Amino acid sequence: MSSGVVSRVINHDTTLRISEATRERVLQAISDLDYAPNVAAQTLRSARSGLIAVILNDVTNPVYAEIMRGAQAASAKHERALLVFDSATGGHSAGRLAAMIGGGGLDALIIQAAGAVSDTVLARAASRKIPTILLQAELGIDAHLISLPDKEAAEIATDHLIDHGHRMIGCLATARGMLFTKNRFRGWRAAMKRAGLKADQGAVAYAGSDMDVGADACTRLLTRRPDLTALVCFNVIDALGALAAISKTGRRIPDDISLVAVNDLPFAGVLSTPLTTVAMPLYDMGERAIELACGDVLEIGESIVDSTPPRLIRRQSVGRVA
Amino acid sequence: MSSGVVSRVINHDTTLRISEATRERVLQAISDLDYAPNVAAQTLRSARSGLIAVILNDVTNPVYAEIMRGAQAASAKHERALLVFDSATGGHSAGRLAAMIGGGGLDALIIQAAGAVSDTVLARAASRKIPTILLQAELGIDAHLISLPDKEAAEIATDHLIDHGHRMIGCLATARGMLFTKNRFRGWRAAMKRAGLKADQGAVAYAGSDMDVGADACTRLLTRRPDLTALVCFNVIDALGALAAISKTGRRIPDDISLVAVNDLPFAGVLSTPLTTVAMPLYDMGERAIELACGDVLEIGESIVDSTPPRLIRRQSVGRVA
DNA sequence: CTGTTAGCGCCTTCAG
DNA sequence: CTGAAGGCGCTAACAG
Repeated sequence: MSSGVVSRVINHDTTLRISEATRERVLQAISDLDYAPNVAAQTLRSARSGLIAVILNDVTNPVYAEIMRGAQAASAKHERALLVFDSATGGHSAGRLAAMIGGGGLDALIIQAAGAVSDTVLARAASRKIPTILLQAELGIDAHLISLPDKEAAEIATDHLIDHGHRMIGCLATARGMLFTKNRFRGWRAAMKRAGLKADQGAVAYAGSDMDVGADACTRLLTRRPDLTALVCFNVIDALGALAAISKTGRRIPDDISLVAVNDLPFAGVLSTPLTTVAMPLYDMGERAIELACGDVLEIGESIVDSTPPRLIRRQSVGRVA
Repeated sequence: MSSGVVSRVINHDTTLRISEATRERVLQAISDLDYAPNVAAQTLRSARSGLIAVILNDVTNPVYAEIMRGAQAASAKHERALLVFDSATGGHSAGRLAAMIGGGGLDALIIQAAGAVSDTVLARAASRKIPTILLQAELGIDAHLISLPDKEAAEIATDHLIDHGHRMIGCLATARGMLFTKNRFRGWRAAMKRAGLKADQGAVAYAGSDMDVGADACTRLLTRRPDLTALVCFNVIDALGALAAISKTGRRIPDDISLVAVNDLPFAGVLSTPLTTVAMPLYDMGERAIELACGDVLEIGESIVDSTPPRLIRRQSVGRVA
């Protein structure tokens, strides 16, 4: 009996006809020796590593963490392993990542970290024809783009505020120019327009995905526009900052100012003011990304995760306006 | 010029004597072709993949996320890549993980997920002599164990409460029998004893790393022991649950009951009651784990991350007792 | 129906 | 000082 037979038994080669006894013997030996095929050799031979890289901005952000949960579940189901890179701490050089992409060590690339991926890495992925999936970010490259129902979410948030009598509704937006920022703006504007309200640029401030940045932006916005009675926060982490910033000025939520954030948080209910949010299918987005990464044919294009529609979760950060 | 020369140029073989012109030519070609060595072949030949697996209980837990940040930073520095497995979503079978361990695809294994790693995986890692690093959990295997200054942290928390006049101080502990639970108990008992206070088992409840579980445990503990005026939460996620549970019963924090949690949270300041915590060197622990994983000699043994001592962060969940 | 062989791409040893 | 060759472990094709 030779190694070839063993290989075919392991890989369930249906064309292989051997006696049940022999197959039994092979299986027995495998189990006796606790044999497992060498993955490097398999990769070398097949040019498929079973590895998918995920590049995140910040592993610490609960929104991304939820995406990761979905990705983890799906990758387990598809028998893939996830290589996680954190662009914030990992540095932009990304030596190991570039080496793995160049060296054929990756089957696919999922990019959450908008601007943080070096062009070298992107160029290599493209030239090696590694399927690339972009999460919520246009990068002007040949890649699949997965989006969330951003417009709808912002619309739901804004509508909820309007339903409570608010007319001066501002936006605490994420970085200017990002795709999902644009789409959430569209939702805000649509809702405002429908209600005959003015959605002017003066009522928006740009923040980031960072509590402190969110707090600063919120403070600046509210001092510039003291007439605002409500804020739609495009980024729930910024909303956390807003919570802090607003209470520091002595204003009360929701009495003086109402808040709705896009994306829910597990601990949204135990915040200084329990935060009303619009939950988005983050988990599903992670799953979808893996499924696309595993699909043999990756039709380049856009897709929106619409398995679960955005859902308003009422808590206590929205009040009725006098 | 042959492939051997190229290999030696890339790997900075100092014994190689070639004309500067030739070296230049090689480098030029590498850059022209955007050449990168095949990682699978390198792995096959060298039996080193540059990959370290990290097994987490829950990627969504901010405490583990902070450990991951440290691990990410260190792995970038050491030119390693991190394979992240989530035992909660990934399932316990862990097919891909077992395959990679058995097939020599991993250089090291870092285990955060206490009980969630199958014995098969553990046995394989041991038999393949893959350096294994345990985070805060004894598993009775040949592996390095990294701990946090758990006893000190619990002691600091308890002392702080005692300083505020509390005498009936309970514990919201994590799962019974876990190493760090035991150590935090030691800290609590030491502080209580030093103050001449009674640290009886009746004042402790066991929770988990889950808000709802923490909330339930807290409710049960406080109805059983209404005399308690303060709680040391061994797990900050349980503390979040406690926040919710306590306010639901109409009691006030800190007026009726004070809370200190071990491990800080980025958003601890914007909670319904800003939470007083004892910050631990989680980031450093992640770094240390990677450094051990990369060390050629892994002296099996215990070590405590003491780069930064536990630090009390006063917020508003602790009040003075009448 | 089973065993042998070649080659995936690299790096190291040895011969030239 | 440089080129050739073998083998890491696997699997697909082919020979027996």
